[in-house]
Amino acid sequence: MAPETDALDPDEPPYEVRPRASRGDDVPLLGNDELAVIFFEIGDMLELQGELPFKIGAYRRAADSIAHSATDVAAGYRSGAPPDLAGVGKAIDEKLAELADTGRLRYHERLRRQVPPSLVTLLSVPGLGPRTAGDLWRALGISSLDELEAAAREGRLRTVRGISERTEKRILEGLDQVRARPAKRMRLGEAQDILARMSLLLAGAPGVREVLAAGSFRRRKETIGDLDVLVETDQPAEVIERLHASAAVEKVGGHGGRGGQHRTTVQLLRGPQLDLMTMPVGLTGTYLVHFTGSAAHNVRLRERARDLGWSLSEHGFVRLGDDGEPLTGDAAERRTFATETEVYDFLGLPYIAPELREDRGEIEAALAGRLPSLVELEDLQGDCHTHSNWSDGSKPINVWADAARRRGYAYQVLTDHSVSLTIANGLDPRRVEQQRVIIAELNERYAREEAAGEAPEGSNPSGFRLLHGCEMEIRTDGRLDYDDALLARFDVVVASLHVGRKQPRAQLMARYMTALRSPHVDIIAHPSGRKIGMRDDLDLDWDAFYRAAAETGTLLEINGSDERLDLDDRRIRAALDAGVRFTVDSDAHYMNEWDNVVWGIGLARRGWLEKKDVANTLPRDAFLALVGEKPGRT
DNA sequence: GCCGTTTTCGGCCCGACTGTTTTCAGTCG
Repeated sequence: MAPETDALDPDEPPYEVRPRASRGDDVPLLGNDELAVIFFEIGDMLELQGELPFKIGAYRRAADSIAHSATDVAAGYRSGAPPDLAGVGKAIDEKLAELADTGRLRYHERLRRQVPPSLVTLLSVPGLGPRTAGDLWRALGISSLDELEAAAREGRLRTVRGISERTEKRILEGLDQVRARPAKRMRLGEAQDILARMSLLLAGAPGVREVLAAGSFRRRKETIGDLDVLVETDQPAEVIERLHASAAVEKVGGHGGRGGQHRTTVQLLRGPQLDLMTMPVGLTGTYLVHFTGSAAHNVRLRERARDLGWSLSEHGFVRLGDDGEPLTGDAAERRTFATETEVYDFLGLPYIAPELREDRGEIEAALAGRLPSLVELEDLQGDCHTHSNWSDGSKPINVWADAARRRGYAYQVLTDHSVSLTIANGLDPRRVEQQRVIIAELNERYAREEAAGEAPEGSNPSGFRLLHGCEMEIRTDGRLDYDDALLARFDVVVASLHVGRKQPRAQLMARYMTALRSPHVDIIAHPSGRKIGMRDDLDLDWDAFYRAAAETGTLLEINGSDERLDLDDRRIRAALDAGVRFTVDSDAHYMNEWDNVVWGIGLARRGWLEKKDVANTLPRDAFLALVGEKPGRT
């Protein structure tokens, strides 16, 4: 089985060329995710073919750009107004046009005939890269993990040039690793718990000044793969020794090898991989930038450093000569910094927050002086989505309210479930009225205590009030769960959709439109309805949804539960462009879920939101005025 | 394949580690 590396394939079927922009025909529009998968796969297959690294990188950059586009790329092409995407030039532009017109890509199909798609799975074996995988396929016809294992056990791999008996054994170990640990990414909360434990452990080593979490956790990505930890110390060996000796560590090193002097990788027992780096005291700046990433952001920074005559790495800046090589001897020059702010300043840039470091326009915005002034956790004045034990929460109303008050909030909205959500003990109108009485009594007590100067320490200077809300179900038939008269009596109405999630798009949109157009609905909670890794998004016409939210002045929630994180960062940016405002909420059912707002704020920042974009940063009176007046609603 | 107040051609980010190819390529982050 001789692989073809030539561009031309005699077996290629005849191809029907359609006219461009053949609107209205039956070719389904591919979503951004589907388009991105195609271009990522092209990158993988070109890599396995040994193509030029820059060509491979170009396809991957374009794929990333498409995946994170705020607008529907294929729809743009079909309507004759393709979006301007970074990393998309003439060749990829033509391929996108073909995909939009025909739903297919001849180039992609040809590659799939040349390189079996299953070959890509070989790259999941640690230590097995594209070069070796390609060699194995060309020499032995291996294109799957099973075939790889069989060949390794029979000792056939070592017949390939560059593969020793030892490497063969290492590949078998790698296969065990792949099978034992299916790639599962952690939720932010899980990552935080592990990081807290490991930080405590490492901080106990002699000479440690500081332990910092970097990587995707610091950027607040929605799920975390490996953990990255930076330790500032003048005794690096002690730190690494302490980690290796820990009972929490299952295995040291990538392939049972040894740790280096300044970095090590360990597999945690029943946990993720942890990468530890030590850094000299006082040089945090470039180290933290480097290990926070993202890789794409770092590439942009290093390019910029190069333009300015410096080479940038985690160790600092090194002056380059006219030949582009670092200066040596007496001319050698090195710059290091204690803080990230100084690093960015040296590059002629304002400080860029970790949540923005994805190479999605932040460098350009920084250069143009148009970086957003991101919303902060401390800006939140209240939480608009919490549950008491009247529905499916864990604590009585007064316990929640007192805790919110001690937390320093100016308000909390109590949003127990509505009547039709019986599984969550939803409230009928009679119980709603009973809640109202309890809330009124609580607020009277708060007012009395505030007047007497007896508010607890840490209370908001403007006082605290519990607001009466509900999480109202949008029923499968599109009706709202309470009538208008009852809805009108709530301070805040949060609407959401938990049942009938599999309905067709038109029906789901009709249900949401009813809620958006209601004069009483203030917020749509967790709009996509996803649960990460468990439950897919609702099938919505998102652009129409954002437009309707903006037109009706309905707020969209950023749900901070680390299994929801809904809206996600990409949708936040798209909705922001459409003129939407947001709330950041905890959706807390248990007391320890208050802090979900930390993830919610991280997500809002990843969506480039400023304080003014988030309604529950408003003081209580202004917030009530906003949800009370309902501009633009019919 | 992309891209351009140094360029429409010739560049395109950096370092550590590993194994085996006795001088470096592949892999990884």
